[in-house]
Amino acid sequence: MAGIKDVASHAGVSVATVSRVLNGHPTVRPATRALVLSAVAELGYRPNAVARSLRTHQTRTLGLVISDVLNPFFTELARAVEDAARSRGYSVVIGNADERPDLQDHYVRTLLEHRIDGLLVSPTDGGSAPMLESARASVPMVFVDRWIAGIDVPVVHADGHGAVRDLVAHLHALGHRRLAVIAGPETTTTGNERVAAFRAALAAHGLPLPDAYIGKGDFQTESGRRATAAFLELPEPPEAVFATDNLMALGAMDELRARGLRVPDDMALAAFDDIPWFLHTDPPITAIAQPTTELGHRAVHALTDLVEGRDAGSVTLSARLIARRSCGEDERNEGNRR
Amino acid sequence: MAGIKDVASHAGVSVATVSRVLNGHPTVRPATRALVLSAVAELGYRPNAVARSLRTHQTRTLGLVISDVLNPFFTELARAVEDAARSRGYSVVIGNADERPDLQDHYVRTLLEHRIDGLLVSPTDGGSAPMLESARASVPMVFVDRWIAGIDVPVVHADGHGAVRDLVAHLHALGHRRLAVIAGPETTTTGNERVAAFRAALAAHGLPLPDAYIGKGDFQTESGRRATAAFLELPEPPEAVFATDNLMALGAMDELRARGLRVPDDMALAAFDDIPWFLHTDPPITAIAQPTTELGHRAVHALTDLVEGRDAGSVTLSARLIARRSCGEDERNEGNRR
DNA sequence: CTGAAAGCGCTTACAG
DNA sequence: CTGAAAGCGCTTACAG
Repeated sequence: MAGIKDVASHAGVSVATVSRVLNGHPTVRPATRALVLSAVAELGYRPNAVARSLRTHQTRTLGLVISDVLNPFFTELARAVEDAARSRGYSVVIGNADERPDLQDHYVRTLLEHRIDGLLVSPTDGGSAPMLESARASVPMVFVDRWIAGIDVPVVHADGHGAVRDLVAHLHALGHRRLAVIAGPETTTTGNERVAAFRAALAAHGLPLPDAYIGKGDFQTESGRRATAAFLELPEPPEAVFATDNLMALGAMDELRARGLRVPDDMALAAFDDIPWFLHTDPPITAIAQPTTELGHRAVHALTDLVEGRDAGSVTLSARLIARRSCGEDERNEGNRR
Repeated sequence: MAGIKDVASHAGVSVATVSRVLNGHPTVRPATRALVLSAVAELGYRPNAVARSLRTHQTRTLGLVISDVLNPFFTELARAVEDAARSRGYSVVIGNADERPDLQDHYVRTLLEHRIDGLLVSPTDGGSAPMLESARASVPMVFVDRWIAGIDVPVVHADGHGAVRDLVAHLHALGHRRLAVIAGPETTTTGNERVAAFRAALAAHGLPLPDAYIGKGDFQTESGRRATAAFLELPEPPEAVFATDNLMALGAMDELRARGLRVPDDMALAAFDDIPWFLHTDPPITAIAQPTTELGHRAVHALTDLVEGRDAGSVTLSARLIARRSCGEDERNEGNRR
């Protein structure tokens, strides 16, 4: 592969000049610029970003560590992040933690070694060594969706309290009184907050949330299935289940289907995070939708602001309930998505 | 951030020695090694991968350019690629082409500038300049799922002919005679091959495939919706539609639902690529499943073989039909996934 | 407007 | 077993 020296000698100028035209430096004579450009084209020269980064101390690359690529919510988030980053001139490299703290740590470490300009993370746990380290190393960082208490960086997320309250009201109106939840890991903010919001909303209706009605999940499909099985084996199973992410809702449906049970007749079901398929499931699933694309955009804006030396603060958006038929018939509230 | 010099002076050795212990060079005295290691720990030193890459001419990074992250098939593929790469000591950076040739080119260019060791691509078009360039630049490359005729690199893909034949037999047995297909872009191999396989299978049953029954899609949701709308406005709409990817099947369902039509009564539906949600849609969708994870693993194996100077050849796996209820009731074939 | 030179943070022959 | 030095491919003051 041709290097800058080849271009320089081919064009009969110094490497400094080649560098200048490549970087759009204003003080280059048009004739010289043309000479260089044609040499570049002729040799098919592609600048070496590695060398440039070593020299400039910036990579124009953002790291994104997400909890699970297989989760459509994160995939949509990643897509939004990618778009926003590209439009600001950054590349993004994604690390998929697969909800495993060890993998998450592997990626933040790797990303840091690659000297990314900033780090966007949706943490899988409550705060590991490499995460603290990166905060200490003062690499610009922003949390998105989930965060870690005690690490003081901007957080871009959606507050689900209002939507969860709406969901509980919806369930209550439909006559459901025994309400259960499938929780995420206690080490994650979203894992805790969604359950807390649910509990608070139940309390407002004078409803309890017994421990047996809190399924321990990990935001992945299998755990939704296991939690649902456990609910069904209770002497008094819940009438409605709120899965705190879409993958656990999928697991719940898997289990229900395997037992020949029907939603909502045998058990009502609702999920946090809306996805296109929820419109077509049997029945369509009532879900809480986050402004995913906007979350991604805002997170990138905050991060690039930090990277480029500007201030950035946290942003809190809100989620909303999209009632469909999985909690019972109530066509007045029937909603669509998009 | 501490550099290798800091570590060296802190440990009272030369930078060469620090480098040696970091790289597991055998001829380092244990005592020296211990000294260095404790300095590394104390300073929280993280080697600069950028500098290392510049020096060694390798990044231990693979580039993966996929057609669409929002498509669960590619997301699953990316996940498999990532896992296989990590287990072989490589990172992977993903570029999402979003089915746009210009974006695809942007990513192969960027990846090449970043001097990735090898490139894995599922091309969105029939062969653009940067793609040819990268082949010419002799960066190790392998195609996965889709490929470009005329670029001589290994191809790792699944042959769907047998499964499509099974699908057509299934549709035929259910009494469907007017069969249509929603195609992908003609510039992609999968776009063409799936239609060709479908046409051939129809011919074997003495069935035609009129032009009006070939919907022009682009593998994304909206195009599936448009193609379905067009089918429905035909004087004689098809009885069954085969969407050549899962997103276009989603679009078809969107359109059918908007018109208050039912699958399979008003129109039977089948899709290429199986996804977990197909089990829970109304009705469950008959699909052709690719061995996605294995495709990803094999592709990485082929690519790392190339990168490390070994030979690598193409590999062809096969896909299989998973009959569910979206083409009509035929419980004998009822199948599950996973 | 352009060139010569230093230097980014590492690795690796080459000596010793 | 370890150090001094060159060099990877760029960018950027510093001169002129």
